Amino acid sequence: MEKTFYVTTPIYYVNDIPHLGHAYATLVADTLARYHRLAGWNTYFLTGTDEHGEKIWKTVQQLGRTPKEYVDEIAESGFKALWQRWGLSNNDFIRTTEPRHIQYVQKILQRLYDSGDIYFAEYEGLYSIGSERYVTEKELVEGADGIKRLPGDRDPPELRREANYFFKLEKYRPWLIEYLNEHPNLIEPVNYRNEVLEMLREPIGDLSISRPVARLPWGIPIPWDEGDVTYVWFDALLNYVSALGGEGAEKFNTYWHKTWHLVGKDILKTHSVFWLPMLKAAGLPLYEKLVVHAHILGFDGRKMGKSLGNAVDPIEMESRYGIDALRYALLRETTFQADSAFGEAILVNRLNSDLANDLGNLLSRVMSMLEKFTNSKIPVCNTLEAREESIKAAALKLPETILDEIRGLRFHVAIEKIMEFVRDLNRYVAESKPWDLAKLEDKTKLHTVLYTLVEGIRVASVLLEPVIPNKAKEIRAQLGIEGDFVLEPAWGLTKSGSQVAPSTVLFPKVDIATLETKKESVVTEVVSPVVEAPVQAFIGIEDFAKVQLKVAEVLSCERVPKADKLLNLTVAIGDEKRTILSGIAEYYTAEEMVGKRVVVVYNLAPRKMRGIESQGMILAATDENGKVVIVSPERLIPSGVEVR
RNA sequence: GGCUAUGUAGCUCAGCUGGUUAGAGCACACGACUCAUAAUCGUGGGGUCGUCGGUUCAAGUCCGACCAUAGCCA
Repeated sequence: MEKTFYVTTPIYYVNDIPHLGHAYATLVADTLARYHRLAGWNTYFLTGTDEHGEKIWKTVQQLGRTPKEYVDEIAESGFKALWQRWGLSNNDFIRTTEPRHIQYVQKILQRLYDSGDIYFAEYEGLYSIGSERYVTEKELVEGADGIKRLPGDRDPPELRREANYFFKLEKYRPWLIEYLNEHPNLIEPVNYRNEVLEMLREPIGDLSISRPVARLPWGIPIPWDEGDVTYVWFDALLNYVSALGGEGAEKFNTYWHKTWHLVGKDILKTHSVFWLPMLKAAGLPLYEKLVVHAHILGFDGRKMGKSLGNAVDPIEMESRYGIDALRYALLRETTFQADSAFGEAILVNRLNSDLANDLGNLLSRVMSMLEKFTNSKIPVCNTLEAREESIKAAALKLPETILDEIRGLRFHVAIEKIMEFVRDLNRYVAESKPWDLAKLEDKTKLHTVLYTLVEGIRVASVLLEPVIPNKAKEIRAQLGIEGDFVLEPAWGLTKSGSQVAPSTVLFPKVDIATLETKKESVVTEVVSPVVEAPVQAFIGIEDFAKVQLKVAEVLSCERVPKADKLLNLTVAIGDEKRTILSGIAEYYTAEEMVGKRVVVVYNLAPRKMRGIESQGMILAATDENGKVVIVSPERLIPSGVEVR
């Protein structure tokens, strides 16, 4: 029996350009798909865009554009292009405005209408356009302007009285509760399953599934009634099936019963309470699993927000550090059960310590030894002793362990277990000292050690391939190992005698100092009154009072060796002398800094950079060309005085 | 207010069905090595496993109460 796997991401609403939430879900799904493919499963991976609904209609009205050209742009050059640029492995990309989807939605609507699960009724209530649903009075919160609206919405809900078609959702509630109880693993992690059961304890009502064309012309027409279009959620959920061609299609028969839907916790309800009864009513088999992930928070552990300045732009991260590092850091740092913090510093830490120091450097040192000791040829492997056997045993056991962890949604644990293996290879180098073995007349042990290292790295590259697909291949390319591998217990697949490629740095380390520079300029923007901030979060005077600013005089200054941006300044603050590092070497020479009066953050926590402790920070602004300019007192005043 | 999840070293987390002195990574200190991307390897400091009580020969691991945090619901 062939193992099959079908994984979907949510289809993304085209009212927004791709952000970290989209990127995360898609990268997780991609990794899940890649692990299954690598393990030999017949795998299908779907993503796409959700393009109907009132919010889009309103947006295009405001922009004066046609909905078609607007959704085309965001779907094609926004989402689809980004996933392509990142080399994601999706087998298909569905758009809900495609004929194949529209036809399928209409087919299902007609089926439910014919079977009596859809009826027509009048309804009055408060409708939120922002959330595309009716809301209750209790959900509303009064804003600063005294107007009540749904939290997160810009506009208050409208009172609407209209006739809609309804899906008999409530009738399926007892069945759904029973089904969830019979299938404890249907929704994972468990806390989300419990949440759904909680929702089902009280009546859920029927689901409005249409809107009058008169008000909303942008949607899939109800097949039997020209006066209405389909409610966007009802339309959108069906993408998972329509993309497979619907019942009877080959892809549907192959994949549908092995479906894993990956969704964020914010859309848990639609994918459980709505979607399961819809499938049941349509006579379709239910999905195998609903995988619910938590959200990613800013680096400070707070919800990401533009006004908080802690939002992380995935496109920027990718362009700065590469897709493999972004994937690795995201998957290593997040858990599904609870929200996780993420940011540039976290990414760089992982990149430097795990990818550069542990993995990249391991490859680098082994490559170098091959060049020096074996003429860049993979040596023959002789008798394995206990130490080599232990490495081999770990390599043989890992594939199964890792696939288990991945299917159990413990990405961070899986990655850590692979890195444990990588670290053991580094330990093995230190223990076996190939540079000493190379001095011996008899090279058999040297060859065995080097072969074991190469083969160990090969195994690690396979285990990590779904996480860092490009770099995994690059590792093997450098070692001269050709061909594709399968996630299975295997040892000794590297061919002896083959030639190794020239060595290049796999993951260049990122200089923390360059990061510090950026942080400084960020802080500068908050302090400087020159910067106009469109969405500025205000702080009270008591917050500002926490920052102690003082005038300092630069006594001496020198460049920090091996850092192209850092200056090491000794400053006088009154009678006190301090050492401060500043990332301004590209804009100021050490000589010209001496004697300058500058403003320093006096009570900033000390921080070590390049082995030197920096006891404060010099304020500077960045001009329109990105040039850094020091902030100085307007006329000469003694050092040590406080800046207020 | 109700429900659920979480609460283990400074930080991020692992500890399956209860069983010897509670682990890893990062950070920190010291030492070793030179093949390597100032990388690596070793050693060390640091934890009343949220609190209290219970079951048991034995509990981080089971039960109860409480506290804290988060989410969902109202």
